[in-house]
Amino acid sequence: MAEELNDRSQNILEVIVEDYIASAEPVGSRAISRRHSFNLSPASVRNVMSDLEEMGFLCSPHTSAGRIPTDKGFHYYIDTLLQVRDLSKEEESRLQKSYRFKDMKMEDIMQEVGRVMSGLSNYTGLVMAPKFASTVFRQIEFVRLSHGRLLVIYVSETGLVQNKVITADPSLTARDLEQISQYLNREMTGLSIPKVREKIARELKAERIRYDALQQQALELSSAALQEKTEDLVFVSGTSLMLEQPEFSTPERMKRIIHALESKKTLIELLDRSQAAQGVQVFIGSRSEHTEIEGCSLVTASFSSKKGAIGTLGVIGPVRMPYSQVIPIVDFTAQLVSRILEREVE
Amino acid sequence: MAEELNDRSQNILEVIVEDYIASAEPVGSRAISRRHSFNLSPASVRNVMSDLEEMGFLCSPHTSAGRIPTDKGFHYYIDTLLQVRDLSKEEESRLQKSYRFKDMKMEDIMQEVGRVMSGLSNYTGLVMAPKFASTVFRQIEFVRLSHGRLLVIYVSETGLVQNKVITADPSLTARDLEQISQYLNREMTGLSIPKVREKIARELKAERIRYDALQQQALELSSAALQEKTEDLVFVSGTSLMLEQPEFSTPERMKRIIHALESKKTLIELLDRSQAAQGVQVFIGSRSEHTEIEGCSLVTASFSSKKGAIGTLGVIGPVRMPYSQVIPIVDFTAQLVSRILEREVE
DNA sequence: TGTTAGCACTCTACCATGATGAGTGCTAAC
DNA sequence: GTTAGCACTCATCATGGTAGAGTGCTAACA
Repeated sequence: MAEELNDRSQNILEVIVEDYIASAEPVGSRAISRRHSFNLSPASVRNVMSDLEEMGFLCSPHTSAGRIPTDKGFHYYIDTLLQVRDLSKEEESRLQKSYRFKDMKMEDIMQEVGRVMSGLSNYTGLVMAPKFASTVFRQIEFVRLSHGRLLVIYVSETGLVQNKVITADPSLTARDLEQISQYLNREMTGLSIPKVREKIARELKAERIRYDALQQQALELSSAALQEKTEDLVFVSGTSLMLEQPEFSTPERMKRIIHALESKKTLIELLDRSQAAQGVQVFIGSRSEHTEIEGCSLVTASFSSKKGAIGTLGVIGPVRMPYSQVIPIVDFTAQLVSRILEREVE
Repeated sequence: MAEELNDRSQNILEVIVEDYIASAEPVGSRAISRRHSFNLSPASVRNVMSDLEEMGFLCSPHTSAGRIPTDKGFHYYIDTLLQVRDLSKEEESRLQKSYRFKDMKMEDIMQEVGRVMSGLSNYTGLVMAPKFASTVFRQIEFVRLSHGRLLVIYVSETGLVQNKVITADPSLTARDLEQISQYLNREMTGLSIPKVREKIARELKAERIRYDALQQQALELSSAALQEKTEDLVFVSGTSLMLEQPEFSTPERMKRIIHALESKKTLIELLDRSQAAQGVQVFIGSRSEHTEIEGCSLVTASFSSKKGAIGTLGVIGPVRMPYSQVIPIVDFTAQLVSRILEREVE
């Protein structure tokens, strides 16, 4: 991996990547020597390009087209050549103003963040809300529905609200439920979900609990209520922007990419994977794995409050993406969301 | 509109529509006289077809292609010729088994209904959840967030849960909120939202309220909480199925239809419109209005519980749709959802 | 030794051409 | 009223030929 390129090769690779990002067309030697002041003739450029192709950074679609960067070429560009300038204060505040979060609940914020990020970048926005298990218990309430069914309303420290229906002993009265929720809210507030689960398990085993039917029911209810949600919350915004990209202009590609964005399976996998990492991550859709998003790149960043609640957001677009613009947008948005979650706490 | 067609013309129109639905290709005179036992030569069929074209039921894409039905032709077919057989008991129970609604909350049910309907019909499923204003008050709870912000949890008679964040006097204690929600739950349960609003307005004007600050706050809070939600809940499932239809096989059409399904604006408009009507409705995408869903048909039906809470569901697909299969699916699903809402109540 | 001009070569995109075939409309005969 | 026959139309497809862009190679040059 630690391949070295001399200055000239680097420069030429850089302008090829950038020209290709701008035009989506293969880049020819003549264009390079003319548009950029290298003082090199096309023939010399061709020699370098030939070397770069040999090394796997470039490829040519056919004999008499220009060169386009390979995934490896993009990787090298992003890792070594790309200069991501931070946003100026001005831009940041302009960006911040795009978001209006007053009086919005968690889900709406996620949705809105995706929409704005998509609008700013002109690519499809992705937001994966914090996983249930990564949240911190704040409050639980029960609402009786029919047939001994209960609606559980769970609120995390960061204001994420989740509802779930569970079945329970129909003989529980409203008074019982009130006591149960009071008990739980007293005991569990401030604990992370894994800790809450642990505590429930421990207490259910304890001797004394045998004598307090209500407490036992409280624990059993909450155990059911805090079961892992199978479904992840992923918000996709600006799907149709994807179809504007020339790399997805054929019906087959359109079908495939829409399908991938609709099923969300691959997206969740990739967002999950970038969950752990710090800062902005760039995934370049490799040909081998995840064929349904072949030709796509993901630029992602995680957000979190101090009290856990980790989520991931980003944009997905063609590999040929203006990373120098997209990365700061994603980066700043993730930080912004983190701050919002923070503020939500108190 | 009350145009009369003789038997032969009707038969031929019917066959053309059905062949076209099956094949998506223009239908020629020869195919008709051969495949269907009319004992008519192609030439005779041609005469009839020529008449039908004259009357606006058919059109030919070009001189030497067969004929395809116009929107008017489809309309006539649906209104006059189409025989929708009801589902057999067997099919109904099979269909019913596709749905698993145990322990699901309203939103999930809507989502799931859309998914199953889409899967059964092989077209894109649409579900518009009951509008907030059409629901009946069952329960309200308040959860304190930071900075005097409150999370309002509203549960309707049919189990529809809605959350909303409102700003409120930060000095309200948990105890206050409990009392407020108790007061509201005592006073408002069983009333429709418009009635609740009326009652709130009336009581706020009443003299005695001046002396009960808490009650006043309760009323003001609920007034804020029960504000109309601007956003309608529309669930679209199986978007990518649309792209499999030959009528949307070109990139341009794909873009347009995906865009239309994503923005939902037109969909909401059409679903709203069919809200009022009884039974199954068929909208044929006219060329003039709603150009973004040109070439599409909507088959919709409304569902409701006895206590209000009206929603609409259906499928969207190309005008060339096997209505005889789709209509019973939509019809039955709407009835099924109505029954589920009913059961939810008690 | 690195750079460059020149040139033959390759390949795609584009356009015109012509053949094929499906389907119609018309006419005349039944 | 129905039908066979036939000329006509038009989309589709394969063919071939051209223009243009870009490369690779070679030989000359600094």
